Amino acid sequence: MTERRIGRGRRPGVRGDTRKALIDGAFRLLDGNKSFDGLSQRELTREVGIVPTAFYRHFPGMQELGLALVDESFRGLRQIIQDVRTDVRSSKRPIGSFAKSLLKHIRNQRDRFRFIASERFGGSGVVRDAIRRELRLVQSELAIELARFPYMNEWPAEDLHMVASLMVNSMVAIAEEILDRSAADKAAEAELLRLAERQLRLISLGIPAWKPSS
Amino acid sequence: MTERRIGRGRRPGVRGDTRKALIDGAFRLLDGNKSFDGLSQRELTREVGIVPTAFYRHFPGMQELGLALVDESFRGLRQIIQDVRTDVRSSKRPIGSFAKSLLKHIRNQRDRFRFIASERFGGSGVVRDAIRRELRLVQSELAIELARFPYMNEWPAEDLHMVASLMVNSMVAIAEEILDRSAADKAAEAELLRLAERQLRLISLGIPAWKPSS
DNA sequence: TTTAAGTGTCAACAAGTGTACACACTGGAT
DNA sequence: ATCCAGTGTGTACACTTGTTGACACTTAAA
Repeated sequence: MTERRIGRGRRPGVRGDTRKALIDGAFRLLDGNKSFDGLSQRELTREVGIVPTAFYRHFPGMQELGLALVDESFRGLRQIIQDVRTDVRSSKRPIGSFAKSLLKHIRNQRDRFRFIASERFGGSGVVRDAIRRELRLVQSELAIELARFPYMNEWPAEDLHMVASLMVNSMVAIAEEILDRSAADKAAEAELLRLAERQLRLISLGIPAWKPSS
Repeated sequence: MTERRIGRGRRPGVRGDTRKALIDGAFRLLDGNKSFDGLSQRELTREVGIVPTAFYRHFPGMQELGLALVDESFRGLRQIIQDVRTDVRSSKRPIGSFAKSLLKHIRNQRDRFRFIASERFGGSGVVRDAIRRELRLVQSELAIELARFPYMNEWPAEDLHMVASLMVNSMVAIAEEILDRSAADKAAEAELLRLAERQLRLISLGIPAWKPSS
């Protein structure tokens, strides 16, 4: 992008620079309404500003790039989970602060979230499976966290996972809707945030009445 | 596929035959782990067994084909909703019969469901928007139906929609997981069915405790 | 019977795609 | 000081893609 092509065998600033540029470029392109398997290798290298063949210096093929994207996305997500966890623990209103904290991170890591949400079901096998696997991990972490709350500390793991999966699915769906609006549309964003809170609250109201391991 | 190419200007059995063949062929290809915008026009015509240019006799372009797929998918889905509705109304255990009825239809209309679930977030704009619009209609119908149940008949529309959206999102997510397993894997299917029932039950347990229009 | 709309065919194009190959420059380990 | 692994470049090839244009056959209406 900036001052890149210098001559024949130019040297980028740092080792591993271009690899990162490829990943970022992919996120950028995918954010613009196209799916991973509609993304061509050449298109990507064009975006990044290298010659097509240079791609293979960093990845054996697009599939591996896809896996790297999954990796990268969840690396960010895991950090977020940490943050959210501490935010929530120190709050009297866990649901409200959970939703708000999540929203903040969604805005910051826009393209990562976008990628996860849209390749989770769409797409081509390997990438999709990787996302599912990671998402199941997130669910497990959430299940553990849920066990700290009243009523749930005696629940069997299966029930905790059921609740966690319900929450994760709803939040992913809402996240995707937020990301689909232009970042400027604060009104829609606020409304969706409220929807998220309300759905979580409804779920939490069901918890005291649930008969575990039924 | 069967006895098609006869000669130069061959005549298919019935008018509108090939149009349907294109739609079905698209569903078939999309069921095999690829997304709509990774589907090429030539690939499709190859699958259907016509020459590339013949495609334009039926659709101005791939985008219109996409819209036709959405249309077709929801045509089936609406029928399903009718069925489910009557199934549920005549049942003492609405949740159980809802989930079971849904599962049956998911199996029967495999590729339609698949298409809806995977193009809902992935993909390229027009198709995605059309799916969202239709899905919002489904949500509205569900909201109306929910209003018949105890506790909810006095709820404001907004709250009904909140619950409906939660249910639809969860069910779509689970449906996609079912579709992702091979149809033969009855064990996984049964487990996911159970998960769906449990999630719906949890939601329904929250309902009596919900304070409407809060 | 003639005609026109509908639907199919083939040939051809320019543009885009993945990948192989040979070459060039850089920088750190030897 | 030399060498080599890493990373970039350009050229090249065969294949796929979307779309245009001219043509052929079928069927139903005029």
